[in-house]
Order: sequence, then structure tokens, then C-alpha cells
Amino acid sequence: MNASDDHRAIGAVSDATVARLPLFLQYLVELAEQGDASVSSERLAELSGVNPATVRRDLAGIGITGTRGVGYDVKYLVHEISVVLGLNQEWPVVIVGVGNLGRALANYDGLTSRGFPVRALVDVDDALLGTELAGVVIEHVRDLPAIVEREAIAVGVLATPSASAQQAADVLVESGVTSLLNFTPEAISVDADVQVRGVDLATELQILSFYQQRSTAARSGTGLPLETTT
Amino acid sequence: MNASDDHRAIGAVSDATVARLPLFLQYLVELAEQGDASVSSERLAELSGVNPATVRRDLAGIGITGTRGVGYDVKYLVHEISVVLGLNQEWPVVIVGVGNLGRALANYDGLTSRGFPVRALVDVDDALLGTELAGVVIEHVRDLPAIVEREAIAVGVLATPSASAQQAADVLVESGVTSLLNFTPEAISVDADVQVRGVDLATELQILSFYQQRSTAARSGTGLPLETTT
DNA sequence: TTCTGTGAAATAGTTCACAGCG
DNA sequence: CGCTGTGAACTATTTCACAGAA
Repeated sequence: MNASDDHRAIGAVSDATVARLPLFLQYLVELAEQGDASVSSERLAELSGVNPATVRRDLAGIGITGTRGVGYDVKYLVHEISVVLGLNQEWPVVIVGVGNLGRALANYDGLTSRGFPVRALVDVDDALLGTELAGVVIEHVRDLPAIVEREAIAVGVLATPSASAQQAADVLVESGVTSLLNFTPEAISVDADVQVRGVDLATELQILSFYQQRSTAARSGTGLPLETTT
Repeated sequence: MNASDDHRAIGAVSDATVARLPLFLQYLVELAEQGDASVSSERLAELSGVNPATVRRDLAGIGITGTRGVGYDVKYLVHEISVVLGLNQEWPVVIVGVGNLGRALANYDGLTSRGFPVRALVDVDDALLGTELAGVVIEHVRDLPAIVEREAIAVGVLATPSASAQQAADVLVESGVTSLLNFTPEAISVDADVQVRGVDLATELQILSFYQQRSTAARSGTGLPLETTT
């Protein structure tokens, strides 16, 4: 194992690699659970649907080294990737907006079990205040600064109506939260030092429909509607 | 590439472009609503956070042409991008699994309003059958083939427990659905002609935590050897 | 003039292919 | 042997920079 887990040259890791690490981690955890001690780049590549050389490059890129003729140590991989992704610590979460989506997220234990415990729920609806959901009492958005400090919140999840998303983001950022996960279709703008990722259902579906349309058209040999007769 | 690539206007659109089109569309709709008749690549680039040349290349790539000295016609852009993405038609959706997440999705009107009407809800829990949710009666998974045909379902949304995801996907594909949106953390495998996209909360959060950790380390100057990649 | 459309350069990412370690 | 680690080739994508249309 590496001598200095917390002082790694992570600045050089490419976006493409970072996007694949959670995928690798998922399979590695499965492999670890079923007792596999080591794994080859080929096996991990097969599971993840990428090229073996890509696996080896990714791992080399985050400073992980395997054993020639054998492969990589599964437990070591799990540990090192976790460290690189920052999963050796907890990132307490606040969910802003306790509508349908907020409730679904609060009840989803994949969050807490993976190191993102939902420590607070806030909403603007007075009727909800004091209600308990998934073991957490719903509080008012206006108390966010105190809540963020009290719970050491690291991540804000935006599950508000779109119209309130930017406002909610502003309050979160002012309260000191520097990572946001935005579930609204609204793009939000924040300072450069705040990390934002959006999960937009409509975007996903639109991309899906593009590829679906294309493969359907290809299969049926139909001419494609790009004749801009309009 | 090579000769067999043939005459396929849409087939030539790059993945990177496809991923940006929904983003452009979102801002273009806003611009249209506030009455802007035309937009420059620079303005659209600024809104979307990309390089103006990228905007122009993307648009040229899907056959859209602007007017030199002026810009692009907003309404025309909205229309053409919609056509390319396949949004000039509806894509009826079935949600498989009516737990917390399934309910949240069923109640989310961003789906229906953007051309992805939720036409069916299925589950394996007999207690739910016949219950109405968001105007749709919950049916049993076993009836999927008939449901898919009856409602001309184009997209299946997987909102089941992870353990059932693959099985649900299989049933959907057998029933004739060729686009899947997977909300479970489970990777699912299907035939090559089926489009799958996954929305995994844990993956998003892990990527977020990587970048958060990195920027925090950079700011506090903890001796992290951030390489200058230029 | 302003802003598109696009060669050409720069950069990023992937994959091949093989030397060499265990 | 088998499998990693990586130079080098290849492919994809971004960005510059500028000619030329409106």
C-alpha cells in the first residue's frame, strides 16, 4: 500500500478517467464480495465495457500499480480508488426541496450507504416543518446557514421546483456548501470554486431519443429528416 | 473515416455534439420565450459555457446554417435541433417499479411536458395493482408485452430495486422496448440495438466528491503537486 | 462592420503492440 | 508462460484564426 494516501498527485487525472473510476469501483466491490483476490485489466475491462489498455492507463494514472503476470489486488484497488475519489470520508448531504423527488432521494439508502448521509432536509413549506422523513426532521430553508454548520454539510442536493433552483443554490453557497447536485432542469450559475453537477432527466431522454431515432432509421433504411425544407 | 461510412447526415453527428444539443435547446427555448429573434454563436456559447467555435461547429454539423454578420434564427434553431433530437414526436414511457423513485418520476411533469408522456406504470407488488398514480393505473409487470403494444411504449424507465433491474430490462426488451433509462446502480446488459442510459446518483456524487476534494486541496495548498497541464 | 463557416493547429483520449517483470 | 506498463500510432474533439458573406 502507498505510504501517503492523502498526498497524491490527483491534479493530473483526466476527466475521462474520473468518469470511469466509479464504474470500476462498483465492479471491484462486487469482485471483493465474491472473494476474488486479484483481477486482470482484461477482466475488469470486460465487466466495465472498456478497452483493457484503458483500464491499465487509468490505474497507472492514479498511481496504482499491479503485478505483472498476475493482475491487480482487488482490495488494494478498492481502497486506492476510494481514496482518489474522496470516499474515505463522509460527505454529509442536505436535500433542498421535499417534494416527490426530495422524498424519493431521502428514502434512497444508496446515498447513506455509500458515504453520502442525508443529514438534513429543508423546504419552504411551513406545513412540512417538523415532519420526520427517513429519520430526519424537515427544517426551513431560512435556517440553512445554521444547518450547514451544525451538520458539516458538504453537498447540497437541489430537488426544488425549477423556478427556485438558482435561489436555493445561492443560499447553499452562501451557507458554505461547495458541492451541488442539481436535479432541476434549470442550469444554475455559481462561483468557480463551487462544484456543480446536474442530473437532468429531459437531457438524458433527449439523448436517448436521438440515438434511438438514429438506430431505427438505420435499421429501416429510411432517409433521415435533415432536409431542411423549412 | 472510410468509404463504407456513406451518406448519413445525422449519422455523422459526434457524441460530444449530441450531448450539447439538449443544453443549447434549453437556452434557445428561453431566448425564444423572451422574444429574441436571433442569437450569435458567442451569446449561445456564453449561456452554455462552451467555446463559440464549438457552437458553430456543432450547428454546422447538424446542417444548421446561420447568417453572417447576424447570427442564427432562434426559432429555426429550436425547430431543427428538436428534429435532430427526435423531439418532433412523442416517446411514450413506461415506468417499471413504483417505489419512492417511481412515484417521484410519475409525478414529475417535466417528462410529459417535454414529449415523454408517462403512459404506464408497472410493479410486481399485487397490493399496488389498480391503484392510480398521476392519472395512470398501476399494472403488473407480467402484462408488459400487452401494455407496450397498447400504449406504443418507446422508453422504459427502470426504477426497480437494483436486484431486479436486469430482469425488468429483459422483459422490456422482449416486449419490444428499444430505449431504456436505468435509475438503478446496477449495470444492465442488452442487445446492441437497444439504447441504454444510466442515471446513477452514487456515480454523480463520487465524481462530485473527487473534484470537490481536488479543488479544496488546491485552495488550501496542502502540498498537493498539481501539475500544470499546459 | 459583424459574425459565420471552416482549414489547420492544438489538445485530449483511445488503442495497438510489445518489451520486460514476476 | 501471463499480464502489466507504456511508447507510439491513431482517432476524436476543441480551439484558433481568418477569409468571406450579409
